[in-house]
Amino acid sequence: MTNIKQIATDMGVSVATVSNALTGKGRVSSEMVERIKKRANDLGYRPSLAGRALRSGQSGILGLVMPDLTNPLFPRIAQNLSLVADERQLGILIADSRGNPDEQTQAIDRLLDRGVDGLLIVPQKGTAPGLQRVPTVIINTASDPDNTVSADHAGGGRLIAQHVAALGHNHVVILGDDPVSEVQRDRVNGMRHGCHTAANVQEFWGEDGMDRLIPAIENGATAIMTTSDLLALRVHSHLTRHGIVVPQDVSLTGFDDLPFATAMHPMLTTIAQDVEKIADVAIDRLMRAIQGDQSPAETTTIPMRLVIRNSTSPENKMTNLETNQ
Amino acid sequence: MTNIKQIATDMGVSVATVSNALTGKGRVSSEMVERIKKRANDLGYRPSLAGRALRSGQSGILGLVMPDLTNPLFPRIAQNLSLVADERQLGILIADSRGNPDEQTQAIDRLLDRGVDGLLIVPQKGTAPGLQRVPTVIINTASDPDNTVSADHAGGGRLIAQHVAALGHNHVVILGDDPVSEVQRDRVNGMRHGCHTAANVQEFWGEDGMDRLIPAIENGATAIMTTSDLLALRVHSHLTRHGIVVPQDVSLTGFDDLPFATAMHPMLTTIAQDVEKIADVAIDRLMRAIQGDQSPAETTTIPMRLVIRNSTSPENKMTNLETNQ
DNA sequence: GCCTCTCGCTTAATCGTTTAACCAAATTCG
DNA sequence: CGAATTTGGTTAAACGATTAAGCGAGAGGC
Repeated sequence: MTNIKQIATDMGVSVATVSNALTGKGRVSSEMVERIKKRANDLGYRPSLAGRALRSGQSGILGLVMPDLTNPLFPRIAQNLSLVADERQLGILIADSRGNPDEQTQAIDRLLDRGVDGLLIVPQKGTAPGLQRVPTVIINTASDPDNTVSADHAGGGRLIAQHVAALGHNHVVILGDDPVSEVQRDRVNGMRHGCHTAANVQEFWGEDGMDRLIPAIENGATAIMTTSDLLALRVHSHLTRHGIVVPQDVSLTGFDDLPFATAMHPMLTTIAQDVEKIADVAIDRLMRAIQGDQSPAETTTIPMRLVIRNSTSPENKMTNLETNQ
Repeated sequence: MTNIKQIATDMGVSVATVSNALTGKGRVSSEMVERIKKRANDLGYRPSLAGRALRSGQSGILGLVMPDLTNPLFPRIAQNLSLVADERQLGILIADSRGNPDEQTQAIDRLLDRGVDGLLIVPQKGTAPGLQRVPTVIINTASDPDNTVSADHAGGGRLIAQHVAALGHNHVVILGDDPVSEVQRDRVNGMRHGCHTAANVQEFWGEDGMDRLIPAIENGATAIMTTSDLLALRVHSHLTRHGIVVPQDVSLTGFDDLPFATAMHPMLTTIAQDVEKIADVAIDRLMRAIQGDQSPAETTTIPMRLVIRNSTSPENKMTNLETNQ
């Protein structure tokens, strides 16, 4: 590995001059700059990040803490963060908080030990990691008081509920997975606001909620809105098993627009996160904080996008199960 | 941040002694070791990885290069690697090669610039990244000549085909996504070997293959084996649209055991990778290489596991579409 | 002609850790 | 008892970069 010293002796100048020429900081004649740059390039010189990190106290590495790396959203978040980070010459170190708050703080500590310059945290359901030693941006937890970048989950809920309402559905059920998750609660709240005020809205949660679906449909419900695509797929299977077909008998919606949403039949109407933008804003904010921007903690919510596919259709009283039976 | 020097002056000893005490390397009296360790702990001392890296030339960081971070397998690989890496006090830096070979080499270079001690590469379809500056382990490409850890894709194909054959299916179609992928070709080859020698086996690829499915079924095919769960889900939708029900009319299998496989109805019979073991072996091998083990490049294949669910059932000539029509 | 600037470069300190080399005191051995 | 070895440390030199301070020479101002 060629280092700055080799270039220096090789060209008969001091290391300081080489460093200055390469970083463009000190006072070096422009011709010398050119010569040094050329020589460095010819020698395939790559600055040692370790040396630079030691001297400057900055590693150029960001830590990404996820509640569970198998979270279906992780790939897209990771990819977009990685893209933005690359542009800015940053690295991304990953850590898995393995579904529990204890491991979350341990994961954070490990990253801190590695000298990350900043932290991107997607928190465990229901936890709010406190203030850290380094600048931190929380991702995807709307109700968090700290520096947060999040999709507008409530707005997304409203969007999809309005879509369903516009199709004429007046008896709908909202199905959530886990009420501990703030994200899911936000989504559900948004859905409630998006429904007609006159509509009959039922709210179910978890496995128990799954069991109450069929009775609700027999009772006249014509649309089911879930808080995640995976849940929607499960519901779809459940309905199919009971001979109920989507969307003819009941409309069904998901949330997140996971890859398999287009592979389903019918293709799932859902809400997509603008993960790209979230990543962009998150890193931008983080970098500003790292560079000493003292602006106060703020919360940015990124609008969500309604993706209309085939799992929702206008309410049709004639084909309702209610009237069939 | 407390450093080694502070501890040294604080206790009236030299920095070398503190370092020796903490790392257990030089000659220090055991009582002194105890006192230093205690003091370091009290002060919340955390060694600077940057300083250590600079001195030792090792960063304690591994680079993970994925062809596409949205690859459905990525989360599980990342999680398991991260788990194993944590145990060994290593960090994992991620890089996305964005679906093309050029970006792949760039991604590798970026990681190399960051001073990673080793590389874990899941290569682009059809590419074989050459020898790198640092020890490298290739993951998941069975036919690669280099140091490789991979699931036994061919073996997995054989397993599922044998399962299908045992159910009495003699006319089966194999559906692949992209013949450029060595992994998929391996799987398909395995499937061929697992079928009865007397069986009627058809092999289709891509969108074109999807279109030929229905005709094949009308022609007597009773089972479809796909090279991925996502593909299986698409096939399932396609069949449903044409009034063909799984598994009564035709059996269907996937590959990889993705999270949504259990959310489908019927739940998907598929092949699971032992990602945990792959991660374990990969990092183990990589670390040995980093520590100077000169053993020659070898290829380890990890057996795959058959997961029988409800999308496959015995062939039943009475309910065959062929006889129905 | 002398004083002051600016230019272009060098010297040297620094970041935090590891580790080879050295040294004084205590111990062991023949 | 003197020589050799062991013990428990210390000193100082790296690792590779950045950067404040210094310095000689030429230019410009009065």
